[in-house]
Amino acid sequence: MIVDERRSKILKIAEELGFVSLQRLVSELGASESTVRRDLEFLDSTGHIQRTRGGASFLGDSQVDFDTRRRLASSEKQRIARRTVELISEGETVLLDGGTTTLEVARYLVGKSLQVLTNSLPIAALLMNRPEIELIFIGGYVYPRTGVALGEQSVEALKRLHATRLVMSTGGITADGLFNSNALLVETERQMIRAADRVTLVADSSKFGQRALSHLCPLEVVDEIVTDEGVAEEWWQVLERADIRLDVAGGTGRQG
Amino acid sequence: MIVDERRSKILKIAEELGFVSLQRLVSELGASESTVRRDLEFLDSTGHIQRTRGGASFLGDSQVDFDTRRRLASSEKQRIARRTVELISEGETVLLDGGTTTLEVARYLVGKSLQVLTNSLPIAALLMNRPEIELIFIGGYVYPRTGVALGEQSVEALKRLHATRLVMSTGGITADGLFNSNALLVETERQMIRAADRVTLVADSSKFGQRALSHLCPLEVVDEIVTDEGVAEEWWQVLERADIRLDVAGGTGRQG
DNA sequence: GTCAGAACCATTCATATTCTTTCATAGGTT
DNA sequence: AACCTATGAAAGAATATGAATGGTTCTGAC
Repeated sequence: MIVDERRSKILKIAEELGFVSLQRLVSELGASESTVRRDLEFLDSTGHIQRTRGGASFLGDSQVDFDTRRRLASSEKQRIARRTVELISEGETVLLDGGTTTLEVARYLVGKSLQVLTNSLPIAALLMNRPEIELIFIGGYVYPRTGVALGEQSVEALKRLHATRLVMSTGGITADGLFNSNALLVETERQMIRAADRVTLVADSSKFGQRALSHLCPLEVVDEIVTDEGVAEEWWQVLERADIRLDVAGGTGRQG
Repeated sequence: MIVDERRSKILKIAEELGFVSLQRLVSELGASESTVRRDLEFLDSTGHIQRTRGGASFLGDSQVDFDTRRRLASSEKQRIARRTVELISEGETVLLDGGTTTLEVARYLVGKSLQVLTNSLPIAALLMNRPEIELIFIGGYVYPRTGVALGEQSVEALKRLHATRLVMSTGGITADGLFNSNALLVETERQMIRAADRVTLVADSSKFGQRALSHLCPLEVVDEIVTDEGVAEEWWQVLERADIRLDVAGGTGRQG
């Protein structure tokens, strides 16, 4: 049997049962223990499953697109995304920044009547065919790998747009403000902030205390942060001083 | 068996099954392993399929518009696209219009060092990760289904850009000029024409004599038309009067 | 606690499969 | 003729596989 086909089957079984033992996979697939182990290792590294002693458990929701090998977002990111979408009302004009977390937000936007503005090619491709969403793409130089449009073109386009809310991601958060790793990106994001009434930052707890190459903006600019449960108490005060509402995306069954 | 024909068959089989093994293709097509491998390599580079060890999987990727991937490009369109790309030199700045034929052109652009400007989301998604291509997206209101950015935003963005060549599609060609079915689209295409030194029209022979809702431009604007063999002789004179070079993509599947 | 046995896992190695590269040939074009 | 492209065959490289080995973690009895 071909590698991808077998791995695909493993995912299918794992998704169905939630958890599979190694032995069961061995007998069901007709492959050796070694091979199955190697497959589990691979699928773990791509984030599709979580290896555990004696088998593996399936991660995340069911819409896994295995063929494209797109990395599955962590369950933290999914929870943050879900919570963020709850904050958005029908009819809003939402400006969506690039990034893996905002891509998850876009997934959950499906079904809501909205105007969506974005400079992210993956997000645009995702929302393109949704009749309930009016999509406006902010053009510019398309940065490889991430597929985000940046640069002067994007800044100029943003100057002529207005949104009720910006959903932004970041490379790091400190008391000094937000950071990101790319100067062009920061320039574009600054203009996004100007174009929006309200700034909602999506950031998992690992971003707190992180610093990156370029300073993006002071904390005060942000209206609310949606994050996960792992934010240390010391930050609460810092955020309160900056008048930022901290929204912790609830979640029980944490894996791993 | 003709090259194009065999590759079409591979695509057909791959689409039907989602995944095909190399061995199966070898026996089903009656070609050697080497040949099939070469075909798979080619179809991978054009973004139609994804090679994997032991075979290939069809890319029913969400990146490409649903409608366009429903009916795969006809071999006419593929030939037209291939011929068009032969006209484009390395280092050019190419402005690519939306449409199924121009999407095929984009597939064949892979591997050439170019600047590509486009307002088509499917084209951008295709070229996004190609390091040899500098991609600039022309933003605007994203028209559903086709995934093309249109409207004032796009027109304004185009005003600040310049390209050595526009590769354009059309809804119809008559002695009165070119036509397209959407007023917003026509407006954007007019600005594209202004932004480019040279206008290359890609149109299969069925477009000749067709008229559509909106008049786009007079014939004289076009510098050359790449088409297939089915263009009636009566058109030759018409095109000659408009000083348009007619480039017929050969039917044997041969390049050059 | 700690000891033995069992289950599970990482690593290594030989083998098998698949892939890439190279070369020679056939068939068509200039 | 020279030239180009497509093709198939074959050698060597790369990768996947299954079995074996030895190490680690779990379990239950003492």
